[in-house]
Amino acid sequence: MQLDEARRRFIEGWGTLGSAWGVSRTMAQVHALLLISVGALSTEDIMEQLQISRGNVNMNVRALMDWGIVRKELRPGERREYFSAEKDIHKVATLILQERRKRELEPILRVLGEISQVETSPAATPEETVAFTQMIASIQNFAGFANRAASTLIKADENWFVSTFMKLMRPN
Amino acid sequence: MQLDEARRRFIEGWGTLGSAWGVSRTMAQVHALLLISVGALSTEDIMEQLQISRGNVNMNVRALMDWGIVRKELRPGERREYFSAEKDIHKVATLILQERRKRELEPILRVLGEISQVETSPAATPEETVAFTQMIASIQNFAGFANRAASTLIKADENWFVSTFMKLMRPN
DNA sequence: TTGAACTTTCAATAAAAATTGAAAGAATAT
DNA sequence: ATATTCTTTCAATTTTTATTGAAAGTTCAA
Repeated sequence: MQLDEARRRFIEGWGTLGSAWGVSRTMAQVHALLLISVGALSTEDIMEQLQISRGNVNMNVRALMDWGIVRKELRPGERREYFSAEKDIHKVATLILQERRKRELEPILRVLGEISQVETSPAATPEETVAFTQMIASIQNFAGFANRAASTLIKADENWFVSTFMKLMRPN
Repeated sequence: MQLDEARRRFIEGWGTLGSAWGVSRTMAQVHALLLISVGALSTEDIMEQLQISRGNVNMNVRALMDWGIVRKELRPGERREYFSAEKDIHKVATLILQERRKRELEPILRVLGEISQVETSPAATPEETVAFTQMIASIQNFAGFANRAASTLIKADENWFVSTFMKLMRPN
């Protein structure tokens, strides 16, 4: 397989993966392109390679910067902005995990906290109320577990990185 | 807060969580409704409570059964089908994790395997080719790690969490 | 075999999400 | 101050995804 085709396939596959996990296809593709590019790319480079509009590039690149996995690179004497992705996959995974924990775990925890204080009302049978509060309690509990598991993962991830780094330094 | 409002809020929150993770809002809401319902519900019950059409209920309930987190319940002497959700949140999490691993990790692994055999071509600089193959290799490596981490999580979940807390808290 | 009760399918429609592109904004050189 | 170059915004549009509802399919009792 030629490099060109391999790159196209990676960008497409990464986009598909992203959309399965609630990330817009194009945002994931911009990320993929930056991941496999040697230097930093300008807005126009990205527009051309992915065949998307300027506004689209701008929005997605900014979203990726919000996630902390892409950074702006300024070159002395040039006004144009260049973008490059964090290349250390371990860092990328950690940043995404932390960001999603903040964006999606916290809101549902807030909701669960609020609705766990449900009153026993005459309109509801005790059985319904008990079933509800028990379910909420076990979800809250599980969310706590997930939270701790995520922290553990991030730590385990560091070990993974070290061993990979060692392999790179001393192949086979 | 009244039970009714708490239930509505849970269903809404669960739907929002789902859509952040690439699950359709309605599918997550059907799941939420079944999670907090004492008995099994019929298609019509779900239609009424979520104000959605028959076809919509049918499609989403079948999708949830594909995930293995909802099951059909047949009552002797009745033709109508009833549906109930798996109430053990740890089992739910395990089933979802396994299913997503199968649906989303495996396809990207296949793509990575294919594109990792990229040829050195005259059109590409060696630098580009090396950068590409190294990035693919580290993603493959990370995917393997994620895979093992998921297995470990599932085991940790079964052995540690369930045995201590869930046996006491499990509804039904 | 027919009809009643229910489920499934799917083309049409609606809703949501992503994308465009042109205009406005910002930064800098002349 | 003005022109130049680049970035950002956002209303209009396109594309994608979800939903509906009516028709077809299924099951079973009589």
